[in-house]
Amino acid sequence: MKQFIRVMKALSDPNRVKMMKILQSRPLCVCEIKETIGVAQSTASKHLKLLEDAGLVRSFKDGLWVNYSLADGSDSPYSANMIGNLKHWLNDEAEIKNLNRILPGIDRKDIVGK
Amino acid sequence: MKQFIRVMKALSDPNRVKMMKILQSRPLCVCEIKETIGVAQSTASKHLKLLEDAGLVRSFKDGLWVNYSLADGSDSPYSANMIGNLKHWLNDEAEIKNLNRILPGIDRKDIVGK
DNA sequence: TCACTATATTCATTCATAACGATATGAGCG
DNA sequence: CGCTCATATCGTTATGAATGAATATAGTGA
Repeated sequence: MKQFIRVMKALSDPNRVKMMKILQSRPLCVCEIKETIGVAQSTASKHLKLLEDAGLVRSFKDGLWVNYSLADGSDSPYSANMIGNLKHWLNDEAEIKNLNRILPGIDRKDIVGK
Repeated sequence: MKQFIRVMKALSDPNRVKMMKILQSRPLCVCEIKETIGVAQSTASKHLKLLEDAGLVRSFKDGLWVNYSLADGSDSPYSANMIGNLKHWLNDEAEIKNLNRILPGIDRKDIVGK
């Protein structure tokens, strides 16, 4: 039950759902995610921690950067199901289409110095 | 997005998930639900309203009673998916097994006068 | 119409959540 | 070592959620 609730709670915030959606395109570091979604760095970091605790994303350290990507769903059937379904859900939403439109122009190199 | 969030929020509370699980057995009135779960009447009523708004349950008036049952999922793909998956999810949880154990003994007739 | 009953709504309280700025951590580089 | 940069954590504030007691609403039957 606790695991199920964790997954539901993790996906009941619009910003976290947006993070799941943009991570479907490619792995991203925290600064790219915060820039795409438009939240403070601390906010993005906290959301990603929640998603990771729910087994929905994974993080890989690469030097200073921490890259986040979708998890493989091995954590629980709930996370596996939601990771899979979210790939074809919400693609028609204006908010999501807009994120996918600006995402190709997002590069960690350009965010340096902000 | 709003509909998706509504479904996730509705299912991110243990008591509401329990309601979904016991409604898999049979339609129930509010007093039977509050008695099975063990919450105040107002609490049960409020939770059921949230589940209904998310398209997860339906209500049918029968005189003084309001019977709740699982929705058919026609509201959104999100509710349809969760209604279906919840039928085989969480069945091994001790909390859920206990609810299913006491549920046959729950009858609105016995709750009268409390 | 009047009392009775099941459910919905309101109210007050308590607890969780989301947000940002500021600071701490920790890796890489001079 | 000391500096810088990306990320994590802390402190605070504001908004939302969950709960039960009390009250309002609506159907039923005498």
